[in-house]
Amino acid sequence: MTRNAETNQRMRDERRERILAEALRLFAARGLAAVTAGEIAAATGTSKGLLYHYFRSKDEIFTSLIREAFARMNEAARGLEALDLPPREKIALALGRLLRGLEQDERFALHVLLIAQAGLSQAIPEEARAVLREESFAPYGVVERILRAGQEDGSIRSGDDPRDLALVFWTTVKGLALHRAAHGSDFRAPDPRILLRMFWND
Amino acid sequence: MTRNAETNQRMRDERRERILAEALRLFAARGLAAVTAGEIAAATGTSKGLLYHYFRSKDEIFTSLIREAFARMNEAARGLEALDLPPREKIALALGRLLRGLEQDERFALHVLLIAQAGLSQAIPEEARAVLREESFAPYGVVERILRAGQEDGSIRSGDDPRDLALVFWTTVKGLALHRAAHGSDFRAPDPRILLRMFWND
DNA sequence: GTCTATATCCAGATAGAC
DNA sequence: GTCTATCTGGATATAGAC
Repeated sequence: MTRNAETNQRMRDERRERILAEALRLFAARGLAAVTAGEIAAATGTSKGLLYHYFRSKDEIFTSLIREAFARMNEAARGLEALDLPPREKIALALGRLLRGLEQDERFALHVLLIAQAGLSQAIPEEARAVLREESFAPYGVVERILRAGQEDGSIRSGDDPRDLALVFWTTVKGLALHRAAHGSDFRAPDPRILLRMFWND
Repeated sequence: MTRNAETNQRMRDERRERILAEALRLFAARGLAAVTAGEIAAATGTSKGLLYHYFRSKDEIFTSLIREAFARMNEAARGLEALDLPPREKIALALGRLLRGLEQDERFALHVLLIAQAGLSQAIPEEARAVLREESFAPYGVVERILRAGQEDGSIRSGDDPRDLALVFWTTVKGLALHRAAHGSDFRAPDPRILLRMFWND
C-alpha cells in the first residue's frame, strides 16, 4: 500500500509540474488575462475538470508560478552574493550568466518574462502582487551591495549612485528579455562587455 | 449649417480623443485582455453603447493606439536622424530626451509601455501585430545608422557590432519603462551618462 | 448622439459519472 | 484520478428608444 501511495504521489507531482510548465509558457507569452483555463488544460493534455482538481483557480496557478520564479531568481542572487570572488568578477559573472540564460535557457527566460509581465500588469491577483512587493527588491539589493563593495575596493568606477547602477543592471536584463519575447528564438544576446562598460572602464 | 457641422465634427473628434486617451492609460497598465469595454466607457464618462458608436470593437481601439504610438515614435526617430548634429551628440541628445520623457511625460511613457505590452503579448489583434511587424524595426535602424556613422568618424568606440549597440540602446529604454510601470510615479531615471558609457569612453 | 436594455457568447468553476 | 456535462457570471457587441 505504501508503495502505491508513493507512486500515486509521484504521478500527482508530475502532473502538477506538467500543468505548471505549460501554464508558464502561456502566461509568459500572453499574460494572465489572455490565457484561458481551457488552453492550459489542452496544452497539458488534460481536461479542464482535472485542472481544477489540482488547482483551485487560474489565479492560483499564476501565483504559484510567480512564487517559483522569484524563488529561483532570489536563490541565484543569494548564491551570487555568497560566491568567494571579488565584486567586479561577481558582476561580470552574473551578467554573463544572465545573458546566456536568456539566450539558451528557455525556462529561465520564461521566468524573467513572467516577472516582467506581472510587474507590467496591474491586473494580477492580490496574492501575486504581495509576492511581487516583498520579493522583487531583493535582486536589486544584492547587485547594489556588490557594486558598492566594488566601488570601495576601487575595481568599480566610483562617482555613480550604486542604486542607479543596480537599476540599469536589472532593467537592461529585463529589456533584453522583452526583446527576446518579441523577436522569438532568433534572439542573439549582445556581447556582455558592452554592458559591463557602464560599471568600469575597459 | 456649415457652422454646426463643424462644431459637431469637433465635438466628435474631442470625444474620440478622450476615449483613446483613457483606453491608452488602461491598456498600458494592464494589457488588452485585462481591460473591458465597460471600463473604458466608465473612465471616459460615457456609456458602452456610445463607445461602440465611435469604434467598431475593443480591438479597433487598441489597434488605433498602437498606430498612434508608433507614429509618434517613428516621427521622433526621423526627426533625430534629420538633425544637423554630429552622431555622438545625436545619441546623447536622444537618450537624454528619452529618459526625461519617461520620467516626466506621462503620455510618452504610456506609449512606450503600450508598445512593450504589445510586443510582449502574443495575444493582440492581427492588424496590431502587422503594425508591429512593419514599424517596430525603424527605431533600431535609425539608432544603428547613427552609431555606425559615429564609429566611422571616430567619436564612438569602434569594435562593437552596431546592431548590438542599437539593441542595448533600445532595450535599456524599454527596461526602464517597465520599471517605471512597476514602481509607479516615484520613478527616477538614472543618470544618462551611465548608459552613454556603453558607446564611448568617458 | 447618447443612453438603456438585451442578445449572444464564452470563460471560470463545479457536479457527478466512471 | 480523470473525464463530460453543466451552471453561472460577465464581457462583447447590438437594437432601439429618446
